[in-house]
Amino acid sequence: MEKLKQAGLAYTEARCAKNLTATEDALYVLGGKWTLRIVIAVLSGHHRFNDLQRTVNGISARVLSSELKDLELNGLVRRVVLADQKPVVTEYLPTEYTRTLRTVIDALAEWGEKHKRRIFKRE
Amino acid sequence: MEKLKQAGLAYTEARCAKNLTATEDALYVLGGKWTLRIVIAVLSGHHRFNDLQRTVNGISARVLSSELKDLELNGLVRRVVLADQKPVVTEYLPTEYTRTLRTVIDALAEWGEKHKRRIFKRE
DNA sequence: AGATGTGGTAACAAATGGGTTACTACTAAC
DNA sequence: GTTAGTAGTAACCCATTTGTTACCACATCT
Repeated sequence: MEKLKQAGLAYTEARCAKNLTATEDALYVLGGKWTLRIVIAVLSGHHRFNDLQRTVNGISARVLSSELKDLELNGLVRRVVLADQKPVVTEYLPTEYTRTLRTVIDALAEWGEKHKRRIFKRE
Repeated sequence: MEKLKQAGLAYTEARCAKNLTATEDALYVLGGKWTLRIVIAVLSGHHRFNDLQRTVNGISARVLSSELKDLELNGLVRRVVLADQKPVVTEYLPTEYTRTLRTVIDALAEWGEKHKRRIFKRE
């Protein structure tokens, strides 16, 4: 059993409590229906409002707007207004902090793909 | 730019679309308020209904019950009834598939911890 | 002139998810 | 005898999220 723990194959009781509160903290920020999708889009080079709305399938302007405000408050997006452009352009740019989400996104995306393959196999 | 892509420092347009649908698939299963918390508890050795309700802070019996049914349908939990016990005991056990969530949980927990430290620093 | 694109907001409607309370039925312990 | 533990279910309500529609002002494209 000790070996299992060291190899990371079982969760200890201590890690359970730690994981529980830590994932709660993470999901508090990332758990919304749209949050991670928007982050992915921003990280992928979609920086403008309408561009994001097109990329994140199904999101409404109202929801996108409020989500972007939340993301900005959490430092996961930087809002930049380019006042010199002819129609004033607003950009939502990733921050250093946004990039720390890559491991989370990669893990989720990888699992999601495996899961989809699993579903198709069984049905 | 090519080097950035190869080093994984930027998301390509192709990866964007792939990540978007893949994380959507993942969040469809895992995105609920309680899902991952229950999975963590089960992986950590809490197998019984009341034990889970005590471990997953704040969940009601009704919600726990319905979440466990969903998890069972998705193969993320195995329901085993021990009929020979005096008060018949029901256990919710992790499956092989549950363990594939470890990378996801670890990534989320790690980010959640970093995020909490960040919050405390700034406020 | 009229459509489309820029970045949104306000008001209202609907859905979903989650919480609360009560209840089952049986056992063991205090 | 009463409290707590075993594993839940049923009915009801409420609140937060999410969606819908319409609208703003200004500019460029057709």
